[in-house]
Amino acid sequence: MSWTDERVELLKKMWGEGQSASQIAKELGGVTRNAVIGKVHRLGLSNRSTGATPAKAEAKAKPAEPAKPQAAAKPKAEAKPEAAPRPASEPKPAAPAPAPVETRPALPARKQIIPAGQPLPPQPSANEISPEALAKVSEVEKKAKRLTLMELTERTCKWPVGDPATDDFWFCGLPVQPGKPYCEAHVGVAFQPMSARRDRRR
DNA sequence: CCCTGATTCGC
DNA sequence: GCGAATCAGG
Repeated sequence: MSWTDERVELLKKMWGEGQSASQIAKELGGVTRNAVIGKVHRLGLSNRSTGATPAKAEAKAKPAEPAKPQAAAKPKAEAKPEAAPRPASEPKPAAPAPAPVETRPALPARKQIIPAGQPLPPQPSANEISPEALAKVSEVEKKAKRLTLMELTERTCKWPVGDPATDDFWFCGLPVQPGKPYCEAHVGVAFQPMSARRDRRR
């Protein structure tokens, strides 16, 4: 595989979005994360804010470096005068403010209805799950890796989010709970202590 | 352990 | 220019 314009484009885009090198590599295919990182550096787009290991590329002491001109600061005239903003923040589609958990009624009322306008997929329903757990879930979904089916591994949370029939579908992808298929938050709602299961009596 | 990015250096 | 190997941090 070679770095075609399109591939570089996608690389830039994803890197800009804060995607990790490995994720970008998976997306591109045919390259390893090393290749991606190498390219990123060659392209000059290195440090994003604080991803994981920033400080150290700068604090470099050159002991035996006589002269290192390295004329940086390229005037680089803007070839695109029109408005083509490069939002550092990804466009958040819709962020329906989740129900705050702050309110602590004396009596734990199990209301907390899932704000679904459409019938949800066979997702483990939230019947008798503690509002705590639910809140935690909606909270964690903000930090989800949003993996595709192919990106799931033995240790990525396989909790599905969204409607499989639409684009807005992905898997949590956060680190799983040891021995479980889901991350901590999702384990919380996935495995219920089997309670009211006796409606069906004969 | 699994993940991240950074750097080096032979190709 | 490329990227595996290696390094280093979380």
